[in-house]
Amino acid sequence: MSIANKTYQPKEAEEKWYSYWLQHKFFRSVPDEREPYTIVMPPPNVTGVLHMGHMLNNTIQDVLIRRARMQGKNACWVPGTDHASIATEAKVVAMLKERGIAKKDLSREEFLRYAWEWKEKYGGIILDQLKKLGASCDWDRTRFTMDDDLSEAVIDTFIHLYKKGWIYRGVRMVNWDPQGKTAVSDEEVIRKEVNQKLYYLRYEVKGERQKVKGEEPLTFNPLPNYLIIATTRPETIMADTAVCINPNDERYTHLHGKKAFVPLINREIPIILDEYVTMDFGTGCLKVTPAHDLNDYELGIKHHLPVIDILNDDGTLNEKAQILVGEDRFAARKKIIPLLEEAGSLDKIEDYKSQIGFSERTDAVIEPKLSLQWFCKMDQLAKPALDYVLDGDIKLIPDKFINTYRHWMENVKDWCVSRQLWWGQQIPAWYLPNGQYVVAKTREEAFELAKELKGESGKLKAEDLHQDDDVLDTWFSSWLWPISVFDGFKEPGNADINYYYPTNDLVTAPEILFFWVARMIMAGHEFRGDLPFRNVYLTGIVRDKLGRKMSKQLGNSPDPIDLMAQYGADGVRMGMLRSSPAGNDLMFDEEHCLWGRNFFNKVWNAFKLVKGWEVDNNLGYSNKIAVDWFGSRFNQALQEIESNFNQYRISEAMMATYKLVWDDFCAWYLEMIKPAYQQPIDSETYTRTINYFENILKLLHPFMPFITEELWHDELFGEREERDCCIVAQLPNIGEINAHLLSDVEFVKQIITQIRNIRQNKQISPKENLELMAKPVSNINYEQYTSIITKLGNTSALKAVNEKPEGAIAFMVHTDEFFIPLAENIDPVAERERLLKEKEYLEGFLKSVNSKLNNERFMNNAKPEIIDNELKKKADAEAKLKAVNENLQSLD
RNA sequence: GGGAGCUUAGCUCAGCUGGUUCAGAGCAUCUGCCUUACAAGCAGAGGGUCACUGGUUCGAACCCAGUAGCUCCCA
Repeated sequence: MSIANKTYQPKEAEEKWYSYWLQHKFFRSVPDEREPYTIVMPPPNVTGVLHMGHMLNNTIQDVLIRRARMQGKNACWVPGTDHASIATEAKVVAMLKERGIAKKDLSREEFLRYAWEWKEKYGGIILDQLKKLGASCDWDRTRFTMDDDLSEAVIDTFIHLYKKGWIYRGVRMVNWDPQGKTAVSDEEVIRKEVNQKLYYLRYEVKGERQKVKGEEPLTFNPLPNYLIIATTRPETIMADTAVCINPNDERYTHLHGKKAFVPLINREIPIILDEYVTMDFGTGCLKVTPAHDLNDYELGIKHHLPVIDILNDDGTLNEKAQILVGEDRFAARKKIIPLLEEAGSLDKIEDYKSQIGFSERTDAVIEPKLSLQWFCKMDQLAKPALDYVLDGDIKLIPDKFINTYRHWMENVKDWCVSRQLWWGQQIPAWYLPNGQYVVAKTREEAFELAKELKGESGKLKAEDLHQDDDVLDTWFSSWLWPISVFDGFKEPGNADINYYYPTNDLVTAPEILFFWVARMIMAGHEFRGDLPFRNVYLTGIVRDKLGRKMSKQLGNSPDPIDLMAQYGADGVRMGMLRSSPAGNDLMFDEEHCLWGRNFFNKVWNAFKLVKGWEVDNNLGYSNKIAVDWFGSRFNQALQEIESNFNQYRISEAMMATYKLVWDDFCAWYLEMIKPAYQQPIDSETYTRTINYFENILKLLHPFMPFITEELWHDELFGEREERDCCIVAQLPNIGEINAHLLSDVEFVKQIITQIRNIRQNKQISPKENLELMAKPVSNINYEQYTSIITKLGNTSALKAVNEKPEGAIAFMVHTDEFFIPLAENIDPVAERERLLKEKEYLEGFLKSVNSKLNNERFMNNAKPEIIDNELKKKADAEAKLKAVNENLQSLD
């Protein structure tokens, strides 16, 4: 790229260097003698397109992996995708519908052919998009959760756990998605507050006429006798098997032991007593519908109630409902109201707000449904998984998630692993015609097992076996991911798994801490006897600048590909890392990317400056102080950055790097050494500066891989071998830090800032050279900093004086006093005021310091270095006060 | 209803073991500059009752208790 460009053009460099890296296999990792550093990518859905959450997540992973590579580790980042059974099946069904094909008209094999076709076409999009971001994954290792080997691992795992007795079949109330026609996990249900109606319905009480309390003797109401229940779901009354009241509810003691009739169908149901019923909600009478409500289901078990399921899988009413058969549940709700009204069973309708569950995948209202599902027992798996985290063997970053993790693991529920879908690993359970079943990998094995079963007639043929129609939950694949990507199931002792497992860091979102991270830890322990990773870095949610979650519906999510086209991948990476500490949500604003772009442009311009210099070998080495200072400053920053990385403060590591480059290198160092216009520079300064620049490129590389690689190959840095690339350069070690020099230069910088400040206040042009005098008390050798001060302050050489010169403006840096004589007179009144203010502050300050030093308890309790420090504060303040007083006197 | 967390500058956030000159950063704001690398820039400035009330301590943004407000998770 020509240095004639005022700005850096990222696009060309991005394409060029990404393919260069691929071509030279810099992302490739094979086991060797080096220390491994491994990350397995949380596999994105094959249905997904790159969104801002992926950008953040993968930027962090790439920063970590690039840094490890530059630390000499064998860095391995394994990419891949998961098959997302529900979402993908929904997409395929939709695609087929567009082509006029209904799923129900297809065989399983035909459907899967279409699904694979869809996956081949769209499943790789997201990984290709990640390449634009610069993701340095070992693409040769790309895996998919339905690859043959990975699927086999899933099936073997199922069989293993079944044999252990940890997988069982049971009736459970599940979250049913009537549109997807599958069970979904609690985590896939989104609760939303919805405006509803609360319907008050009259149920006739059998046999007895209503007793009106307090009236003697008993009078009989001529009207039929009713109790009134309140419900949001009148269409389910046909599934009622009881009415429940609180035994302590005095309003209803007369109903104890009685029976009632369900309206419209007049089925007789018992009135039961249970303290579960809240007396002050609704009417205090609860209709009990065990088939269609989780709480009612449990109540049903307790009171041995029958279960009447009136809904089909698609949410329509079945014949058990007796009325409205075939109607959708919501249509039935509308239609039953006039029927109830006609029958005189509708008392009143009220508005009501409540939480309703929606399917994350299809947005259908979740139906609690009883069904026969496969479950995985969690208690014994959870225990060791909890210990890894509590013992600190696995670190959660930030650690505030430990509490949440523990809470979940201590209250873990069995895992429903079956899904009523075709896309996924089919459950290896085989049913005999008599309803018995066996679990086996193949039909042949199943047949052998089936023949052993008691009650088997002996006439069974292998073809008579029917494999379970359902597939396994996608998480039942992804919990094996850190093992299965290294073929740890197929060949448990292979070189890859031995070398890479346990992996180092996992970067993911807190939402899936439980149903992915926790389960991976369980699987790691169960199948490898070891943890799957050592650190879990939890990212926040990417929100828009108003704090709203980014979503398709709101349309508030920018397209990452557009962003990268606009600001460069490097700019967007920097933008993602701005203000995104672990575990905190990120308020994303395109401004952040703009800021990132401005930064790489700054680097580009610094490069242009250095590149433009002429070297004169006859010049002496005149910038030693500046060069030494930056060397120390660089090492100090290196230390900060390393410490930030060690604590996974990636945002802060990035900011520290940013400030080193912009503030220290560009704003101070380059200004210190910059030769006058069209003047040459000495060769020592030049060489050392280029060396610094090269080290800066290394430090920046994990954050901004493209511009750094581009500049790395410029001839400014000398001839490069083909494989001499920034991506594999080794990070510099922390060298000597001269603390004394660093603190001296901080003084010098303050002097310069004060001079600039005076120019600003007095409206003096930066071009006008000023005279500078000093009355130093400190032992700083200003002599050696003279060239820096005169250059950056545009002043004369520093002249030592004993008294404040007439007509000079004064300023202090710590205890040292400086003067700039000005042609114009200084306003003595304003000056006196300023000094008096200063004096007042210093006296107050001194007082507070003295009060500490005079406090016996402070002197006894405080650490010696704290006391020393207070003494120093006192001395400094006294010195300053002395100078201020002298100045005040001189004004008189 | 149960649990967890948060509240620091206009905004987004740091602030480590309680201890350095009245609390830091970036962005935003204001002022002055088209100074031969960079206006996608340079130089400078202002801006805070650390939610509130108590307590512990020689010393509290930090530890403890209470109050208020907000967020998330589970039911």
